[in-house]
Amino acid sequence: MSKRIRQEDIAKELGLSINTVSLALKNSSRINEETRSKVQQVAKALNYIPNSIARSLVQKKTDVIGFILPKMTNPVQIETAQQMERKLLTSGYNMMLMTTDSDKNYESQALDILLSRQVDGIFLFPTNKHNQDKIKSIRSAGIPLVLLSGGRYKPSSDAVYMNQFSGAYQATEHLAKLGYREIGFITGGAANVEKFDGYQAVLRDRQLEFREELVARVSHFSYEQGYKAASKLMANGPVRAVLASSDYLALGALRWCRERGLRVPEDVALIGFDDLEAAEYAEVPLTSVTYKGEELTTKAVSLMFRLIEEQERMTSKEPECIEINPTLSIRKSCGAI
Amino acid sequence: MSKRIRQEDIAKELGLSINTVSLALKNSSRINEETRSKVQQVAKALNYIPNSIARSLVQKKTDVIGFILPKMTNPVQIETAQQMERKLLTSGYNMMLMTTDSDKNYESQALDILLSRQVDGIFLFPTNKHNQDKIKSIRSAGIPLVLLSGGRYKPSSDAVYMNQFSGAYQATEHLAKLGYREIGFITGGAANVEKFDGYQAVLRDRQLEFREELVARVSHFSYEQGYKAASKLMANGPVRAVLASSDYLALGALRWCRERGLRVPEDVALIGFDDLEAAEYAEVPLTSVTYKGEELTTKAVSLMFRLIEEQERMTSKEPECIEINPTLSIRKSCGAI
DNA sequence: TTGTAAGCGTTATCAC
DNA sequence: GTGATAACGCTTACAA
Repeated sequence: MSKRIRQEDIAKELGLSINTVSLALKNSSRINEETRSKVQQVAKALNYIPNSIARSLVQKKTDVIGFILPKMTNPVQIETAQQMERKLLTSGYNMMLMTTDSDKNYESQALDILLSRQVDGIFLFPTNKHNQDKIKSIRSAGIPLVLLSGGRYKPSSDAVYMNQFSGAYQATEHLAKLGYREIGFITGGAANVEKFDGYQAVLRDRQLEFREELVARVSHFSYEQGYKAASKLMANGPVRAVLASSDYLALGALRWCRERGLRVPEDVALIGFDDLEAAEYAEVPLTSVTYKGEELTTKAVSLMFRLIEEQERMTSKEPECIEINPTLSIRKSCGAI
Repeated sequence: MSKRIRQEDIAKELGLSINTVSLALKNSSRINEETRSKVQQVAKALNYIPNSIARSLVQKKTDVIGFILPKMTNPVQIETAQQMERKLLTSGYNMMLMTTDSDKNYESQALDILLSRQVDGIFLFPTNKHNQDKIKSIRSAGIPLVLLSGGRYKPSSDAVYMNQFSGAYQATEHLAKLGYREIGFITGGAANVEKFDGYQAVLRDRQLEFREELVARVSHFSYEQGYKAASKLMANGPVRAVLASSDYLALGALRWCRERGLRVPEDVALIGFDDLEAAEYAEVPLTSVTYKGEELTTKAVSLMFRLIEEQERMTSKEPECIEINPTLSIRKSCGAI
């Protein structure tokens, strides 16, 4: 293993000081044109790779942004991460990705690790609200922390998120308008309070009865869980309309219906969340709640950059919340077409 | 923004030297039990967070592993990343994730960035074989680089991968055994040479004619591309059997068939790759090539750790290749059931 | 058991 | 324009 080349090696090679090399490498105008190009030439020849760890130490800046999410297998969240990664890269930042498996302690651990690694900022898809204190203390320590969820409760830090309440409201409302008075709901539990609230709000606003047996709770978003939820929900005969808090859940339910000979949408109307490609291509194209992912990631990244710039002023201000409004992508499964 | 606490702050607080604090924090037995606990108490009280950048600089080790893949939205690859992230974390490593968008130059840039960040190792899902020289030079510089693809060509670095040739061979063979003599193939292009080879090998072995019009090439793995590929493939009447190099492609083709009134598997037999949950839950459950993801990630991670330990010996050895063998998950879509 | 001093590879400050 | 020198926060000899 050939030892790594340092600026010192280049300096020795040319009989210059380390300082000159350092400046020349960043094209400082303070260094003579000729010296500059000589330095850069030798750097290339020796295959010099700058050590960004050393750089980070002195500059107190790593150009790394942490990104915490429950599971990389969640298509919406990983798509968000993907878009942000490219946007951050454009500005010279890289991303450290960590998952929590929806576990409060893992989330806390992930935050600690990222802080220890001196990241310049953190994006967090929180698993629940249990780490609020830690989140607040990170914010008040001046580390930009942007939450990727939020809603009607007071946010513990700056946040950019899709308004899930509104999404669920619109979807439920849509079903109600189509005449359904009995609407089932498949929910992912604690992480879906907002959606659940939206669903209930419609029931209240339209004075429809809320019935616990119309709610199925699942542990995570998968076809399998949706299938099981449907079987539970429809144990005593079909529920004529169902809102699922993810497309996968809806598609699992769709399969259950198919196997029982229930037609969608004739016998059961179905709406999902996230508008995945799978929704569009399903055997019965799925109506789904959707939003502009690009808009969210663009706003999230620019909020992050602003926070990084204003680091000290940030702490004193109220957390900033940016909401993205969803719309309904109407297809065949809800029976409106 | 409250200044960050350093070991020096703890030392001053207790009238100790920085060194003592450093040792006490890592529970060194050289430090008096009492001092140790006092130090740790104060550390906790001041909310001390170790600066791992400084640590990395002196130890010449970052405990960060780079992970490069084309797109985070590829479910197989991101699942691999997810599993590895958790395994690495168990051993104190974190992951820096970068994407290449299947672009040679982005891949090269990502490698440079990771090297500059002094990562202890790199996992790479290569986009193609164009960066082979760079890959070789990284290996010979003693940086562990584990490729997550490979096959019948000589690998430029250590590698752990699913044997795609064998997967395609098994799938094609399966269709051939069912009596199909005209088998279509939907391929993702350069990234799928191995699969394509496997497909062709069966044709050769069984003396079936290879026909270019039975091959559809797509730009990426999506339902939409599969849909288009099917329409191209079947422009002059249905092809009775089709192997797609991803489940998404197969499911897109499935939709095309449904829309034209072609039944699967009666009119068209279909096989996909990757055995995603979507394959199992499709309207016609999809036969698919599958493999043990856990086995692959476990082997990849332990190979990485071994390479990190043997760093200097590594360079001289031949690259190590670990192949995982796929199997066929047979469901309704191929007509064998 | 604890302290002193050197060093990791950069950047930043200030002379010359 | 270029070069000393200090600093970043930690670890690791080695000394006391």
